Amino acid sequence: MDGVEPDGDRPEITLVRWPEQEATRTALRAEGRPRVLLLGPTTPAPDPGDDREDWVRIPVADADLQARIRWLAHRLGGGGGDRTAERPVLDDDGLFRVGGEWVALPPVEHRLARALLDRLGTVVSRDALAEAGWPEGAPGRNALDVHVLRLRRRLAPLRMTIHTVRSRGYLLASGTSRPADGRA
Amino acid sequence: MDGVEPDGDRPEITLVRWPEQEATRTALRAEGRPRVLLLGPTTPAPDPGDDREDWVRIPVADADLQARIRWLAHRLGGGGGDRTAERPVLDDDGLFRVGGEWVALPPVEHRLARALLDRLGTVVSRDALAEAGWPEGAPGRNALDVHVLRLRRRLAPLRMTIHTVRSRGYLLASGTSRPADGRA
DNA sequence: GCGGTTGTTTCGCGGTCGTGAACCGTCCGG
DNA sequence: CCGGACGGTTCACGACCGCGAAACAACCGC
Repeated sequence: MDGVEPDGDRPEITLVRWPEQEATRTALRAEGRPRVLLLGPTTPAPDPGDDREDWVRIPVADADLQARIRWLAHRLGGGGGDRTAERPVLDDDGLFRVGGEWVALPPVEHRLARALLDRLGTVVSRDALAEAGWPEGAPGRNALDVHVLRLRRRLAPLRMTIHTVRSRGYLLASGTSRPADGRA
Repeated sequence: MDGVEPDGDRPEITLVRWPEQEATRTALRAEGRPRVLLLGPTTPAPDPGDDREDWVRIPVADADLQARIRWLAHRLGGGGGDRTAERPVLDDDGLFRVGGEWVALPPVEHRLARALLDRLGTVVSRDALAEAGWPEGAPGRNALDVHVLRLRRRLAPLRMTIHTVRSRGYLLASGTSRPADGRA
């Protein structure tokens, strides 16, 4: 769906034919800007450059090139210092926006999302969530679980993930910043 | 199993056919070990994984595969330089954070991690650890060993290592600072 | 009335935690 | 030099329980 056009302000990745555009490459490297080198079929692979660089051999399927770009962007966003992460926004009309996309949230999920977003990247306890979702008193115990589940499904297309921290609570994070263990 | 392991240089990079060996991939990721995925001609490119992973599409010229391995090894081996200074943080919600990554710790391991982190880089005795883990009295003798093992496994993806100092105790250190002898 | 929202019940997967036991390297006494 | 004690690692197992997820039944608004 979202091919690849980063409509937000992601780090801009430049495509460079190599070695023809070696000058461009060194210029981009000097500015610390990420880039992907496009090598001809017979060009030997370049020596490892800095960590803001990647390469592909052309001809290449467009999907593969886009994947390379995503991986490079992900490495920069996840590990580097200058994260230009797109901040998700929740407006008062029940719209959850991130990147150019958005979803509409029903009242309960809107309040839950507000609580999670206010503590983006940190743990929100179940009690705090219940308090946020039902200020006048919570319904049954499982209502929260179900609404978290539904909110999860609704936020999935926006690549936002609600992680559960067992016996502690929940944590909202961008899909690109994941826990270190190997779980989807 | 089928993963190819080039013997020789330090950062052991494993080749994994994907998605056939997805289990192997997640296992390696959980251990924090670098890997290169080998995709068939028609396999869609995987979503960005952690920064210890790369991929190529087979068939691939051996020189290109070796280049991918070199690039990955280069990224891991101090090429970037900005990630060695990351200091681990243990918040009160059971989250152990270092670099952009984190893992959630269950209660017992959370208390053990607290004790180890308070003495980061120095030895913590078994008794002190047991006291930290079970303030109201320790269960069987073996419980501590098992929990240290589990904590070890959980921190591995963050490249944090618990070294054992025989008959003295345990020592938590960043995975990049290892003892002079062979053992990891 | 219809589609979307909300809450409940129910089932069961999987994480947590303790125990027992097999295994291994090191140190020490005979 | 050998055998055993010791300290530590790792796996397997069972009990417990938090949470996920489906299925179902009101309920509300346009």
